[in-house]
Amino acid sequence: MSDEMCRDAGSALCCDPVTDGRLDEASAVELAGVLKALADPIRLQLVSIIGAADAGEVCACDLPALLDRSQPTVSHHLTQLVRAGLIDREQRGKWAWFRLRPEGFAAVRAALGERADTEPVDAGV
Amino acid sequence: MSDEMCRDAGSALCCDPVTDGRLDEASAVELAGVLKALADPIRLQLVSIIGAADAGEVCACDLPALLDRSQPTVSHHLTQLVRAGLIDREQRGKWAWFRLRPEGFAAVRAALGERADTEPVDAGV
DNA sequence: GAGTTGTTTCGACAAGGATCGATTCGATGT
DNA sequence: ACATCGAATCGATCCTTGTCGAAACAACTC
Repeated sequence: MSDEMCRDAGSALCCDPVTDGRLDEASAVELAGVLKALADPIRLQLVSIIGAADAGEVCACDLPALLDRSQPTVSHHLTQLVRAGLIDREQRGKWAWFRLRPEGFAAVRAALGERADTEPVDAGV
Repeated sequence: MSDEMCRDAGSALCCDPVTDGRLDEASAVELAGVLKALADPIRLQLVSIIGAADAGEVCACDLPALLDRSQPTVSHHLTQLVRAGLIDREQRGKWAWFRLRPEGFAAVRAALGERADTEPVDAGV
């Protein structure tokens, strides 16, 4: 799914905010899949760690210690994020490196309705 | 949580995009809770139905038929959305009416990093 | 090729969540 | 008060998911 995510105009991850018209079941399932990938404390911390990393990328080898979870568990969560199109994986020699996929996050924000419905919340940074 | 959501500056739902710095566990759990509330096809459809409704609000009595789910099931999902601060409930006479809480959605978008990291995805509408 | 190290897959278990029927609760009207 | 109708709660069931140890896989080194 990660690749053809924003190709067809019918996709829930393109262009039509959820709050703006009735969502058909297929689109709802698709968008729910991506949100489910984000809806976990460990995976949110993974995203924040990767996003805050020096070169924008992180070696998988450091993550179990940072998150206090076993290495298989961390691998499981990373796989979920890759499947959802939120991070990219690159094998470099022995190690696997991960970096964010900003398009994935932008698509989710858009689906959640990127409009001026309220006074814009300060986006930090 | 719905009420004091954006009071304290430490909250994950205020101002600091997830992708921008290491998230502490408490904030991660909090944000994950809101995302979990959204990460379900039925609840996404509920949100889209409410958002697309004429006066911006919907009577609970219509929802089981629209979603082809039992009345207790729909009630369960509505409760989840209210708890997450994404919709508001108002009892008017015999019926319960629901409307979106735009601040809730704005907070989630902000937490997901409301920046120009990529070419802005067309937000529809 | 054999050994070493980093990572994913597998198998199992526990916890969480979606669903529905039945019941209870609340509000209205007679 | 009583009957009625809409909505939430309860109890039970089934499915999904987070977790870890063990095993399998991949890449580098000697």
